[in-house]
Order: sequence, then C-alpha cells, then structure tokens
Amino acid sequence: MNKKEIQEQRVKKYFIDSTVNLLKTEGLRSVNVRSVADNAGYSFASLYNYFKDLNELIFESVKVFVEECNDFISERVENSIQGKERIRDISVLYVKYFLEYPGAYELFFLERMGNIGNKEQICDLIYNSLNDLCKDDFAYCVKKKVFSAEQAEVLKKQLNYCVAGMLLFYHNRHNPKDYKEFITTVTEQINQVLQ
Amino acid sequence: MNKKEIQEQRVKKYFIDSTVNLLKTEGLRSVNVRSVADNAGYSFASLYNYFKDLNELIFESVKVFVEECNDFISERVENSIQGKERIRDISVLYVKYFLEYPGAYELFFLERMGNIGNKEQICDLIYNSLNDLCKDDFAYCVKKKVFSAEQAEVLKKQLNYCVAGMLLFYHNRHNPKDYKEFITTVTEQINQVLQ
DNA sequence: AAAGATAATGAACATTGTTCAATTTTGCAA
DNA sequence: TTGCAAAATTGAACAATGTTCATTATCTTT
Repeated sequence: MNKKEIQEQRVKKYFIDSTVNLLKTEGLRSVNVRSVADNAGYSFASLYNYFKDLNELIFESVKVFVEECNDFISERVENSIQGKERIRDISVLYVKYFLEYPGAYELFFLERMGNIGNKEQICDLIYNSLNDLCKDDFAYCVKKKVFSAEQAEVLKKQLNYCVAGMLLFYHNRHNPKDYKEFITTVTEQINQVLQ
Repeated sequence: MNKKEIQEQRVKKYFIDSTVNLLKTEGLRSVNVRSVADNAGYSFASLYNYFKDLNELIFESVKVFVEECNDFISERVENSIQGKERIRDISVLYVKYFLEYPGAYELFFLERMGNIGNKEQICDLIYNSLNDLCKDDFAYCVKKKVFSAEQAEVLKKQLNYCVAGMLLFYHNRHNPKDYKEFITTVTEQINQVLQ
C-alpha cells in the first residue's frame, strides 16, 4: 500500500467512524450525507470522492459492528458451559447487542442495500454473524452426539431465523410490548429451538 | 354514517386502492404522495385532507392485504389434512403470498410506522396474521394431544418468528440465493418447528 | 518558486413530504 | 334558478436529502 492508498484509507476511516458513531447515538434515520460529513470534518461533497454513494459508506460500517459484536459477546461468555448452554448465552447476548444499538440492527437487517460494490460479501457477513459465533459449540454438540451433523445444520438456521424474527417484531412492530416480556420470549424460543 | 361520512370513506378508499395497486405492481419505493394521488385521480395535496400523512395512508392498506392473503390461502388449503399438515401448508402459502407481493412484505415487516393513529391495532394485525390462519389447526392439535396447550403457544410464536426471519433474509439479504433453495429451506424449517 | 496533479468544496439540481393560502365545487336557502 | 357560505381541491412554496460537477485550494515534484 503506497502513500496515496494509506491516506485514502485514513480518510475513508474518518467517514466510516463518523457513520458508526451516528448509527450508535442517533440511529439510521440520522445518518445522511451532511451529518456524516460534518462529523468527519469534511464537506458532504467529499464523501463522493471516497465512496460511490451514501449506501456504500453505510454498509462499510457493518464490518465494524460485526467485530464489536463479537468482542461484546466473547467477553461475556468466557465462563459459559461449552455446548448448548453457550449457544444459548451467545444468542441472548446477540439479541442484547442489537437492543443496545438499534441503529446497528436497522443497518444489518432492515436497510436496503441498493447496488453497493461488495454486496454478496456483506450479505454473507450479516447472515453468518450469529452462526460464526456459535460454530464451535455446535461442532462440540455434534462431537458429543447431542445433535447429528444434519440436525445441527437445520438448528443453526432455525436459531438465526428465529432470532432475526424476534428482533424484527420487537424493533419494528413493538411485539412483545415491553423489554421484560421480550427477553422472556427470547429465552423461551431459544430453549425451544435447542430442545 | 351520514352522507358526508360516506363520501369521505369513498375518497379514502380511492387513495387506499391506489396505494395497494402501487405496492403490488411497483413496490414500496414507488409509493409516494405524487404517484398515489395521480393514480387516485387527485392532487397530492388532497391526500392530506383525508390522511394525517403518507405513512398513515400506507398502513391503511395493511387491512386490505391481510384479507387478500387470507383469501389466497383459504382457497388453497381446502383439501389439506387438518392439524400439522394444514399448518405446514398454510405457512408455506403465507410465505408464497409475500413472495408474490414483495411490496406487501415491505409494508408488513420493514416499513417504519412513525406516529400513525391506530398503530397498536395495525401492529397486532400484522403480528397475528399468520397465527390467525393457523389457530384452528393448532387447537385441533391440542385437542388431539399432538401438542400440549403450552407447547402450542410456544410453537405458534416460533413458526411466526421463523417465517418472518426467513422472509427477512431472503428479501433483504438474498439468502438463500435462489427461489428453489429458499423454498427447500422454508419447508425444512417449518417441519423442524412442528417436529 | 512554478506547474501540474490531487483533494476539497459549494452551487445547483432532482426527488420527496408537507403546509397553506387561493381557487373551485358543492349544498342549500331564498 | 340563483347566490352565497361551507367544503373540497389544488398548486405554489418550502424543507430535507442525495447526487453531480465545475471551481477552488492544497500538495508534490521539479
């Protein structure tokens, strides 16, 4: 990476960090070319020297959130029991991460992607974000014959779909009505998936 | 309902029908005050004499889609076997209805509601749309002791969350990649939920 | 220090939602 | 039927936002 590329990456990072901050503090609705550029210390027009459009910039921040989410969860499951128990803990923490950052939820699951460059890569990153976290423990369960290998594949997907569905209804359709009831439902549903 | 109210309802219906048509044919992105009003034969400004804002109008069409979806499914499960089998058939058809009308999917699950008048009512209508369709068959399963009453409640939710999650990933994140694989996943997952 | 390359910017435009004052239409009493 | 008040309809205008592009500022190299 030559000097020019280094500087370009630096400026891109200013924009991405600005976007991440806005997503965390104000949510997706508050992310627009002018607010992002202001926060980054540039004019809104400069944004287009580094990103094809606003959407491309917004989805660049997925990588940052995936890493942060992984850290958030890793820190908190160190004492969890390997296998089903840890899958359960990870899944609940995954939900809690997106409750803490609704802007990240909107980005991961709701925002339209349009024609960004590395669409497939980012889609896969999002789709696999929970599965990657649970991978080892599912493998452990298969090894210990808690699940068959085929069963594990179905259950991984089910966990992912069920969690995404719960977050969708809670975030977008206020169901369940309050946080407490929601967390009860989350644990109940995750337990049901893992049987 | 007096003459004035009748006429008001009539004009509201023109706007709602126009919105439904646009949602069906062009999707949610194409629904805006000008296109809706054009299709209804009014100026965009007239819309505000009948609805608080565009969002309120858009969510009025939820009721239309729920009815249409119910008809779509009822017509097609007449020969299904009561119980688990029919729950499965209903769920697959529910998915297929939203595949046929992606605009309806966007409306039901993705669109932000803002401060529309009867928000709770519409949220509940959406949330319960699949459960209402399966209600009788779950009751039948409980009666026949296929599930306990408590188990049935958990499974109803799981079906709803799982279906919503699958539609979310397919519509918004292109996962699974193609229709055929998606339908395979849908049946696999629904079977897993119902065991 | 000058010139050419690179980066940053504001002006301008398109799209969309919303408000409001002006205009048109309607309903009804004389 | 006519005239007027109420109601309905409308276009002009504004704000917010995404995007493009020509101009300006900055930097690099000689």
